[in-house]
Amino acid sequence: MTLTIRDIAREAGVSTATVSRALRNLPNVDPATAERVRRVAERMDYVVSPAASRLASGRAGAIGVITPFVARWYFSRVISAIEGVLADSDLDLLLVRVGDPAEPHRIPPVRRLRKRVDGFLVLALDDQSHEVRDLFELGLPVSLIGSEHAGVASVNIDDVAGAEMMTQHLINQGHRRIGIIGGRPLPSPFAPDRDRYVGFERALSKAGIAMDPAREAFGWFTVDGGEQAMNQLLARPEPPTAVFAISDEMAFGALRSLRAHGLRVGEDIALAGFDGHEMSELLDLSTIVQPIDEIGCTAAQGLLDQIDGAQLAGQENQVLPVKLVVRASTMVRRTP
Amino acid sequence: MTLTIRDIAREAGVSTATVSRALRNLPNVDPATAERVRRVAERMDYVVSPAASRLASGRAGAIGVITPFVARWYFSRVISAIEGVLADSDLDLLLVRVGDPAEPHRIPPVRRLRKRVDGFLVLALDDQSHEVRDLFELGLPVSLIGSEHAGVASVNIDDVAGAEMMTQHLINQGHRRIGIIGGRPLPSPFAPDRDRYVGFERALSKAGIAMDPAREAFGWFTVDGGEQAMNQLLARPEPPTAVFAISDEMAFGALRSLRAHGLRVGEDIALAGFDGHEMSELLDLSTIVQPIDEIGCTAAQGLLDQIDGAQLAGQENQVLPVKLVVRASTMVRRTP
DNA sequence: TTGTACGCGTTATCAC
DNA sequence: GTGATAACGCGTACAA
Repeated sequence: MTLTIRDIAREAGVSTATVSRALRNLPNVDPATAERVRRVAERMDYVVSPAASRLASGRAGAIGVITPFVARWYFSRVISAIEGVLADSDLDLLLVRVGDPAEPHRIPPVRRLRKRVDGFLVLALDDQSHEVRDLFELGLPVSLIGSEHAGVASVNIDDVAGAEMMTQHLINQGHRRIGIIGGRPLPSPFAPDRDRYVGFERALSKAGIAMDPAREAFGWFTVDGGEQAMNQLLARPEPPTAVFAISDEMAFGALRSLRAHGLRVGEDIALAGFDGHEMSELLDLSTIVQPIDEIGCTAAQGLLDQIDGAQLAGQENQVLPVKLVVRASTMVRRTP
Repeated sequence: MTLTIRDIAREAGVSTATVSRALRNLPNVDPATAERVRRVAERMDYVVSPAASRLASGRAGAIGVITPFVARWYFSRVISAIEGVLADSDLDLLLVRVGDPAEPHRIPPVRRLRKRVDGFLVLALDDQSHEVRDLFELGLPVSLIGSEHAGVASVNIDDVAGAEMMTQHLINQGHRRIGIIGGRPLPSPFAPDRDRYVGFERALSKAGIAMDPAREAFGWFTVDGGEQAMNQLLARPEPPTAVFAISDEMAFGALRSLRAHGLRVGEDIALAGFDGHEMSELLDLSTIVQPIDEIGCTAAQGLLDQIDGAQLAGQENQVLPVKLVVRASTMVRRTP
């Protein structure tokens, strides 16, 4: 009832093998024959059955995108970029969310994707987590985003440099009592958490400023968390004159806290974020902009290359540059 | 080399047919046998080949989510909700973005999804568009979100009521010169665009306020567009004392414009949005909150039911309620 | 360059 | 309740 490759073969006066070859643009077909076959297929509105094709070829015809969030700003943008790359290939994009503590009963991602994908794109997951380790054992191509692992392709930004740049900027503005709103207390399993902290400390120590635990708070990468963290910092005996939130969303929360305290951002206190969230411009927040689209595209393309049999020649981790964007939130100058 | 159903059958001492039945929890299997088979499969870490299963059964084992955007706030949240529902089923989620004028050369979604999905979830696409009409012709189950079509399941919010509520609120605050920032000039192909406008007009006319074309501007549902629209409204001879932006993101842009003009929101002018964007709270923007998660879940579940053979009994369009949330941005009172 | 024929791993049908 | 076995639609050696 549904059109099969045999129908096309009959109509075009060739064998099914030739149709198969022509439709996949394999080289060993007479160009004229190939063209004719393609026209017949087009005219009859034939599309190959992916199920049959996958069964016969042994390829899954899809890649799995494993991510802890799909609705958050950063993740949705990366996913969108990946989708853009895949749209030009004939691979499906299978979306799987993992690691939500609120839903512990989900089928584990690896189990869910076994035999259905030709490779994985892993977003911001710790390479030491069980989920990712299980995944490595499958032996399929993998591209990591926001983490790193020996022998595995990955795309990252230079979190250390970004954080150092921003902190240096705050120092340049005359600040000495600089607070930080981190994600989770170290050691965090999340690489950006660690690296941005390192960059922060590096800038401080280069400037001869001692790190003071009383100027640290954690916001769990959420807006609400950022607000509470800033509340804590402001409650300390000697509150900071500048605060570096290691994510824009936490900075947004911090902004809210500052407003509640009647403090004018960029005048009474400086505030900086990290990520380049679209809202940061609206809120006049200084931030470190990361090239999200490029991250997604690069990782996706890298995975496709691996699936096509490319070996990753050395340099498995690609580090993309970030950019310091200074806005009004840090434009206050202190004369210490 | 890879484990097949035959290996399990041999190990469990039954036929492949029984294994197949046991693993799919079909009723006509001895419970003890079924349990034994499942244990063997578990122990040997066997997972069925979706390709073979799909080929044999004729089911695609996936649903297609067709959306104009994946990175935008509203869409990413809906997609996330859908993913949540699908995670408990054994259906894959195939993500396809359409209608980006910047990428006209993409494979059309219907062609891309033919034979690979058992149904479609269509986000905020005009039911009269070519893409959606082509899709209807496939005869597969469809659930629409943010649009409506006779005989097709859909989930919507009451845009008219929401817009009317918000406009009424502005009127109650004493405003008479009320501006609106719409998406696209009517007739827009986008239903919320039309309906929110209708609600706006309805509230005005009930209050005996004449609609003035000089109080309309369009923001194309973007932040930048909203900013420019507000710029236009402020440049008019008699600028509005209150403005209703029919999306929060446009309201954010409007906020920016107001700040640039030195106007204090909630004091010099009232501003309202629509959507319940997470940032609206941060910006103290009054808005109409829509239950996004519920929208996504309802639509996804509805599609799954259809795929399972359920007939949609009448009531094909489900309308979910919205909620007026008043914040500081509209708390100014005018005495006309 | 092209065709034949087998196999991919599972489901569904039909007997038993 | 269970077991043979014929599809399912395509890719791919291999032969021609």
